[in-house]
Formats: sequence, C-alpha cells, structure tokens
Amino acid sequence: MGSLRPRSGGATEPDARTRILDAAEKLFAGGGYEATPTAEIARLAQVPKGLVFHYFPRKIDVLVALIDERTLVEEVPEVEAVPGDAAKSLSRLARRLPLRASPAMRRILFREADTHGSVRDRLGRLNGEIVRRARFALELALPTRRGDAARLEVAAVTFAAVLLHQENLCQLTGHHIDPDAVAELIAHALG
Amino acid sequence: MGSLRPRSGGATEPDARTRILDAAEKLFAGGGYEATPTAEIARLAQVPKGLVFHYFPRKIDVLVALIDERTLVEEVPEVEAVPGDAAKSLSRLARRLPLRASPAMRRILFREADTHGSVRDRLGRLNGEIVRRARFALELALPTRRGDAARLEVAAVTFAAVLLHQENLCQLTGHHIDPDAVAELIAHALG
Amino acid sequence: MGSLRPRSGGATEPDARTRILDAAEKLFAGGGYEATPTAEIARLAQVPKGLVFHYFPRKIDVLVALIDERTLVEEVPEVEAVPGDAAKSLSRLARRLPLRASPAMRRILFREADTHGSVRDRLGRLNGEIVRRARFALELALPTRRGDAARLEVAAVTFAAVLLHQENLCQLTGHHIDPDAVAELIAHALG
Amino acid sequence: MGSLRPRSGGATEPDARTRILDAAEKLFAGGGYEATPTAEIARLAQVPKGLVFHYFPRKIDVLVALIDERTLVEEVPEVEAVPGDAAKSLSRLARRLPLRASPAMRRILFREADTHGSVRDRLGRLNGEIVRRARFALELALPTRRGDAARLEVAAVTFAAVLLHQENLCQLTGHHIDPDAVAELIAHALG
DNA sequence: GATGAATGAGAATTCATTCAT
DNA sequence: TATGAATGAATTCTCATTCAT
Repeated sequence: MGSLRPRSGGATEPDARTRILDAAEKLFAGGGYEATPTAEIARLAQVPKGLVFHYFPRKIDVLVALIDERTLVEEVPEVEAVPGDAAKSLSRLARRLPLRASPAMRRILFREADTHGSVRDRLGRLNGEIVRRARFALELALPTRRGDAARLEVAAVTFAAVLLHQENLCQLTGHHIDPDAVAELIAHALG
Repeated sequence: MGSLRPRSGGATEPDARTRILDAAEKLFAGGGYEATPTAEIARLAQVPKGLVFHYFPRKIDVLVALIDERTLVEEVPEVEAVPGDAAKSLSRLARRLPLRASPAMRRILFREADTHGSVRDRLGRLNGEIVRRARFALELALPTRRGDAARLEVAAVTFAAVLLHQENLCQLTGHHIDPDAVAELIAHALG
Repeated sequence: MGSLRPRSGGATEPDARTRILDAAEKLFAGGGYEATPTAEIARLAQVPKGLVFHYFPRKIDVLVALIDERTLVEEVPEVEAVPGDAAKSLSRLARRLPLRASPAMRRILFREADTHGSVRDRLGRLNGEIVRRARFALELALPTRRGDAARLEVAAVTFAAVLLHQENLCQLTGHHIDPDAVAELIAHALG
Repeated sequence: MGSLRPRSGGATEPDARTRILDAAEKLFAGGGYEATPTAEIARLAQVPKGLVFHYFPRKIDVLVALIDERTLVEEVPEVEAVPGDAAKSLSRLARRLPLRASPAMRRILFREADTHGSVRDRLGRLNGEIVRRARFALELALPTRRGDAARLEVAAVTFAAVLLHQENLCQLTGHHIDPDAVAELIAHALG
C-alpha cells in the first residue's frame, strides 16, 4: 500500500496509525467500507480495538483519512504535453493519470463515491483535472482554429470518460480498452 | 419503480412480494444495499419483517431478485441504426440505452456492482450490448473500407465508455457529457 | 424406518402422515428434536408446511407420536429363557431386546429422554422389562438357593445396564461391549 | 457449581466470564443446550447480552468452554487399588469416578453428548479411563492366571458400563443400582 | 498514549404457529 | 382435507462506540 506520508524509513515496522490505515485500505478495497468492521481493521493491523478509535474517533474518519492522505489529484500547472502531437499527448496522459494512489486506493475511490462527500469530491476533482489536461494537451497539439473550442472540449471530456471508465467499470466487467487507440481516434477526429 | 413483471392491473394494491421489491428498490438506490436494514424494507413495504424472509431467505436474495426481475439488457438482433449516418445512429443509441430499468434500478446496477456477481454480470452484459450496437451502427453507417475494423471497434468501445460513464460517475461528480456531441466527434473521426 | 402401524402395503407411496413421521424420525435421530425445524420435516416429507400442523398441532406431538407408534416395549409374559443355562438365556435377551423400534427410533429414545415425559417413561419401561426378563432368565436357569435373591437382582440390573449402555453411549464413544461375554461372566458369578 | 479454574478467592464477586459460565452450567443442566437462549444466560449472569458474545463468539463456544474448563477426566498413572481385594477396589472406583466435575456438569456431559464432538470425546475418555482403572484394580487384586485376560477385560468393561449407566440413565428412569453389590458380583465371577 | 472489557442498540435470520382459502 | 402466505416474537450474532485503568 502506498502512503503519501513519509514513513519511518528502512526496515522499521510502521507505526500503529499507519498500520491501521494499511489494514483499512486493504479491507475497504476488498469488501467495501460498510461491510468492513472496525474490529477487523484492528485485527489485521495488529493493534487493539480501542486504538483505532483513539486515532479515528468515528469509523468514517478512517475512510476520510485514507482519501485525504493516500490519494492525491495532481493539480500542477505544468502538464507534459507534446506540442503538435495530440495522440501522443493523450497517450501520455493515459499512461500517467494525475492521481497518486495505490491500486487499492483507486478501487476505494470509485467504490465508495456514494459513501462520503469527501470521496465524491476527490473523484470530481480527478475527473476535472483529467479533462483540464486533455484539453490543454489538445490545445497545445492542434493548430488553433476558430469554432473548434466546443469540439475540443467534447474530445477532452470523452477521453476523461474513457480513462475513468477503464479505472472503474472495466475492472469489474472484464472488458478492456486500449487508451492509445482511443487517443489516436480522438486526435484523428480533431485533425 | 418499474417492474418487468406484469402487475395485477389497474388500481389494485400490489401484492406483498412486489411491495417488498418496490421498497428495496427505493432504499437500495438511496442509501445502498449494505446500509439498508431489512427491517426498513419491511416497514416501507408495510409487511411484517418475517415476510421479507419468507420470500427472500437471505438479504442478498432481495438484491438478486431486483437485478433479475427489474433490469433487462435488451439483446435483440434488430438494432435501429440509420444507414449512412453514424452520428445519428450513435445518438439514437445514447438516447435509448438497451437497458430496461427504472432510474432507481440503474443507480443500483452501478452502485452495487461490487456487492454480488449477478449485478456485475448484468453490468458486463450491458456494456457488451452497447458496444455491439455501437459497432453495428457504425458498420451500417460507414462505407466499408479495409483495415478499419480495429478503429471502428475502438470507436464503439469509446462510445460505450462515455455512455456508461455518464450513467455512473457523471451523476456523482456533477460533470456533464453531451452524447450527441460525442457521437458527432466519433463519426467525424471515422468519416 | 420401521413403523409398527400397518402401512398401505406393496409399492404404494406412504400417506402424508406416515411420510411426516418418517421424516421426523430421520431428522430427530440425526440432529435432535430441538434442532429440527418443522419446516425441514415438511420439506423432507414432501408435504406442505401447514399439513404437519394439521396432523400434529404442536411440534412436540410429532415426537410423542413417534414414541407412541414406533417404539414398543414388549411386556409379554412368556419369555424365552433356557432353563438351566443362565449365560445362554442372557445372551438371547441381548440379541433380541424387548424393544421393537428402528435404529433411528432407538437413538431418539435415548437422546430425547430429557425432552418429554413420554420418552422418559418409555425408556424406564424398557429398562424395567429388561431387568424383569434377566431376572426371570436367571431364576429359571439357576438352582434355587436361599439368600440368592439379592445377588440375582444385582446380576439382572447389571446386565440391563450393560445392554442399555451399549445401545446409548457405546455408539457415541466408540467403545464396544460383547454382551455374550458379559452374559457368561454373570452366569459364572452366580454359578 | 464447581470450577476447575482458580477463582478470585474469598467473598469477591466472580468476574463476568465466570458468571456467564456459572449461569450456562446451571441452565444447560436444567433445560438443555438447545433450549437455553443466550439471552437467558446473560440475564442469569447479570451481564449484558453482548458480553456473552464478547467472550464466546458463538453459542456453542460456551458449551465447549464448560466442557473444557469444568470437566476433567483424571488420567493419572497411580490408581488406588487394594491389592488382593477386587470388590473393594471396584467399590472405591465407583465411589470416586475419575471425573472432576460438578453434578450439573455431569448432567451436561451425558445430556449433550450428541451436541458437539468435544463433549463426546470427553465422555469417551471418561469411559476409557474407568475401564482402565477397573482393569488395573482387577489385575492387582487377582492372582495371575493364564487365559484370564479376556474375562478380566469383560469385567472391567461391564463395571464401567454400570457406573456410566447409573450416572446417565438411572437418574432419568428412576431405577437404582448399588455399585458395591455389582463390584462384589464381578469380584465373585473372577474369584 | 494504550488497552481490552463493557455496552446496548440493532442487524439478520429462525421458527412455531395461525389462518384464509 | 390441504395449502402456503402471513405473523411476530424470539434467537443468534454484530458492531460502533465508550470508558476505566
């Protein structure tokens, strides 16, 4: 499990709070937030039950802390787009979503979107950021023509939809999408 | 709530089993499966608690019955596509997903995809059917060119992603997608 | 399962009441009276749940009927003892307990002795009858000596204990007793 | 009720776990395991319902703990037999069964033999130990003769049967056995 | 900070029994 | 006589949360 917080480095055993979050991350990703008892978090974290509530007074605080500390939507100004090559720019975006989070945290992010506002918000910001980057990449790649703004926006939104759809439902339904091919398709549509 | 089962027509009060499913549909869509106690289903359905278990021995059976009886993925051979007009064909598909289910059932379908295999399966079939129809629509609309099969497939998959993404996450994140615009974009990409 | 009631002979399917008792016999012997739901009796008997209560208004009536109709302690005057051969007489008794009941009913008889007075009574009568027969066998077999009445009684009671212990606990604990050897031992003690 | 665990001595109120086992011991002996609700155990123990499940996650664990902690089959090498006096040796054995358990626990041991394997095992070991001791007592008491091993074994098994039969069924059927008289009978048979 | 016993509301499920048909 | 839906109290078990130490 990936933490965004610096851990006490080397071979040291992570501290109790970290172990609790590690356990919750695994369990929430597996069975879901509602179906995971705090007692099981404690057991897996190898901490006494009471300690979970010492760090996280209510169960929901564990989820909030996970989202807060272990997912990061990268909203940096500089986006690595390839000027003049829309397809390549989108492919890059696909290969490296502006989301720093472990696979488990990604599952939680999508799965528990209904559970708490903070999760939903994070997901919304991720979507927004992907759209923003896709838009930027396309703007940078394409010769500026008038009247293209709307179409470019649609392309960006579409690409974001494909990426998030893949992250979320494709894993469940077993379908597969090749983002590179989609990138090329979209680039072609705008070209 | 929409039932695929024929109800006892007219103003007759629906029978107990139907009322239970009606109540479950509303509650699962609202608070989610795990967070909904069977007692609340019974209360809303105005039946004694025991009757819920008379019809559905375990709680999960209520969810399975809902998916089973109140969602239908239309897998019919004839698809109404407009020959020669890819964009219009896709737009039509967007306007009428091959999914017969109430808005509440749609919410349940996406929300509880992790909860039980039967939900996941249904969702997978929905995705598959949308892809199939999009593919068919595009094949019918476009002049047959060699080597385009792959690109056409990508277009179909992309369109399906957009539609399902809209049904699922757009409602949560507050973003919006105009399927018609996406349809046009894709048609243009293949045109 | 053995019924003491005459069944409708030949290959005819037994009637509902009989099937209910057949099912109860098997289930009570297997899991015990308390742990057997009436619904399961109905299921195994392949009769609707309501019919069980038609024939047996309360659940305990099923057990009482079983004991009543499917166990018989033979309290007949004529006992086949071998005059002059105590060991042989006891052996015969062991080989044919004065209890007409299927193995399942025997299990129920011992297992549910605490559950209802009628079961306890039947068991008491069985014990009494075995003692009576053992006593009779020994009296018949042995030359009448004064002062031996008490010892003979002890022998009879001992033999009954061995037989019932075997029927009851030996089956559970996996131990084994050879009644013939015990018969010989006792005969020797009195000889 | 006798506990094999050391209690907090003196007039101190026993702790919650002990009170739960005390209550269960009384209730299981009275009405039987199946017929005793955990809620009644809690009530009698004067602890909240939840605490029963804190210590014993499933109801059966209460029974298992009782058997485990409150019955002990004494399997010690040294057996106090009276050399040369078989009858007396057996009488001693009868007077002090190698079973450390309260009368209530004895009732539970025999009554719930079908309920759980652990009970059955304990009962089996008790039977085995009694046989072993009876055998030892007789070996010690009797002059060693050839070919008597089998008869001695039968005698031991018989005596064990009588003792356990008395503990178990005699209480139910109302019959009575005088172990001393049986001891004498057996001694006489081997004498 | 750490701990695990304690709490009790409430969850799922069971089940004997009733009853209208 | 036959049926299975209906009932609701009771039962086992869960679990977030508190709290004394």
